[in-house]
Amino acid sequence: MAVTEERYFSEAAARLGISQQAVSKRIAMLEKDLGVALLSRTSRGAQLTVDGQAFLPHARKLLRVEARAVAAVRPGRRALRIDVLNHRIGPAALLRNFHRAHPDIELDVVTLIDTDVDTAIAAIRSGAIDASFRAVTAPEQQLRDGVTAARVLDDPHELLTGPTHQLAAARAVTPADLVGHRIWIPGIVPGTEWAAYYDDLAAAFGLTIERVGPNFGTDHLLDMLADSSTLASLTGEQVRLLWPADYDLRRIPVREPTPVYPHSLIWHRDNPHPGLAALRNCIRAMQRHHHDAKTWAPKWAMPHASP
Amino acid sequence: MAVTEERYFSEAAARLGISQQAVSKRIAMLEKDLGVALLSRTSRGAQLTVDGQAFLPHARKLLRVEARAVAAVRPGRRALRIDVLNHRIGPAALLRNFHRAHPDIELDVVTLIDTDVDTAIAAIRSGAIDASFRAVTAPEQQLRDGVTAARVLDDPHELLTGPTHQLAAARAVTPADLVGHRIWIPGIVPGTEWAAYYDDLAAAFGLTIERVGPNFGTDHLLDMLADSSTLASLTGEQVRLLWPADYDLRRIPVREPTPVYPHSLIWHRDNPHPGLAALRNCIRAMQRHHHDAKTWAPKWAMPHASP
DNA sequence: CCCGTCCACAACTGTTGGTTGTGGTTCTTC
DNA sequence: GAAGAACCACAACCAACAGTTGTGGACGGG
Repeated sequence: MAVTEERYFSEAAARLGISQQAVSKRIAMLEKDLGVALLSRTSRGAQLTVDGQAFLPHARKLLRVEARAVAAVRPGRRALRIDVLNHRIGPAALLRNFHRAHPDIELDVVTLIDTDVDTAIAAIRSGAIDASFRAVTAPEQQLRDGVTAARVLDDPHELLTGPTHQLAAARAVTPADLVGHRIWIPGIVPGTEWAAYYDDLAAAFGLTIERVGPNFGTDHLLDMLADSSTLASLTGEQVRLLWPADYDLRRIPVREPTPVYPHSLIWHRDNPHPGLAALRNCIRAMQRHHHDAKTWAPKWAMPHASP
Repeated sequence: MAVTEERYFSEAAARLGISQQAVSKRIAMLEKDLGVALLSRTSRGAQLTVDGQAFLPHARKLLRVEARAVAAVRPGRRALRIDVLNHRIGPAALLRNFHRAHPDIELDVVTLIDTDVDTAIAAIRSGAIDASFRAVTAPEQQLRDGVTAARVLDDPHELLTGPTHQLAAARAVTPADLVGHRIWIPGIVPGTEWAAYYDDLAAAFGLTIERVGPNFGTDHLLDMLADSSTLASLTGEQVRLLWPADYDLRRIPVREPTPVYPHSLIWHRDNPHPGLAALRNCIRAMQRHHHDAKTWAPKWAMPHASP
């Protein structure tokens, strides 16, 4: 990278604080390991070869990833560690906005796999992560020792169907409309708070929600929905779903009442990380509560609050 | 990574084909460099510390990136190098579909910055890249020595406006409707084939397309549009734009005629890379020509063809 | 043709990543 | 409570490597 930017081995060496010969040896060794020539040497400096051009962006990325890896554990001011269920749901969008507003604050977004809110809270208590976006099922039992939570984002549900589904043409549907329809939400891990949420949702409106089968990924779900006239799924307005342009899936709002998934931010009151305070401020600023629309949330959902 | 998966230093050592002591030294050195403890050693194996948990995913990513870097230049069967203008336009979606269909074929998607179709063709001729998605302005002059092109994707234009724009409520607009409106497309590099395309489009329908200013990124464009009642932009149906959920931008189809951007695939006839043949096959299979709708493309656009 | 510029090779050295041998700690077992 | 097993760390050693300085070959310009 230094050579391509400086054009000369000796300039690159100066920038790196080593000798020209050391640069020569480094590159010769790299080329030997890769088995291809990266630079064509002339008496007027060095030029990237075809393979060098292909390799360079990967080299840059490698250094970026390394820097992030080090930043994630840097003693003193390490990156802010946030847990989200996955990178498509509403809280992930919140985090993207936060990152846009504060690009200087290093984020380390992680996903504690197959875990429920209790595990996340334990991780916050131990300091393994700084914050988590979760639905809190039993606040009074779980929040102790300075672990705090605030309900920050209600994501209204949408019905996801293929073009041939019976409800595909509807502008909106009510929960009652869904009774008797096959609603398939794969990948729900039993025992987690989201499993509890969908259980409560199904019970409240008499729905049948199929949770069978392992999660083969969103792509597989979209595949199934696109072809089926009987199968539908539930997603959230804030959930970022992407599908091939020829798929023609429909996202139909659910209304009267609108079931909302109650995402909370959970953090530790005594955590001194400056990024955490910034995140809470930013979320507070972005919050807009729609108390006008009729919504439904589980009984155990926390009351709305500012983080 | 090996230790966390095997739980014991000695098991990890066996897997790596080195001695237990070497593993011990490696990890001790890594911890010294990072300045934090990654593993807590007990007499019943090793457990990740808090920092170790944070570091592990970065370590995995580092190895993945390294593997991709090596694969990009691996002699014999290196990754397939494709040039696209950016990762949001239609051809990039084509590539995502291709990757979904052929996950085994390693892709190296690159962007030759600020370059026009001639540079891309030269890169293909030299072997720097295997294929490029470009609009070909003067086929008869540019395509020689086995360099071949086929028009593979016509992306219909859409008007992009904020909610307060005069045309925001329209179901569709015609090019004539756009006369006199401010249409802003930042980031067009003069002298490129896309600059030529927008010049021709503006001339054909008497539009005024503002190309001023450097490109501050899509985010900035979306910001400007969201707030403005006079400014609009043009995008493509296949272009993948993402904006914050509270933005409420509108994408309005342009009809009668529909201007389409004529993306071609360019490649070298004699390039033996097996992935290239697969890509051409896949694109051929995905192609669906809509000859029914009235469309407009520049005079110089190639005739439609199968790659 | 000479000279300057640029990169590579040679010889040398300190550091590193591996080896084997051994010892300390911790849990289990009798 | 002592013996044993399992596990990880330290010590000594060695080969390989990444750096150093010194030097030489290739190329292009005046």
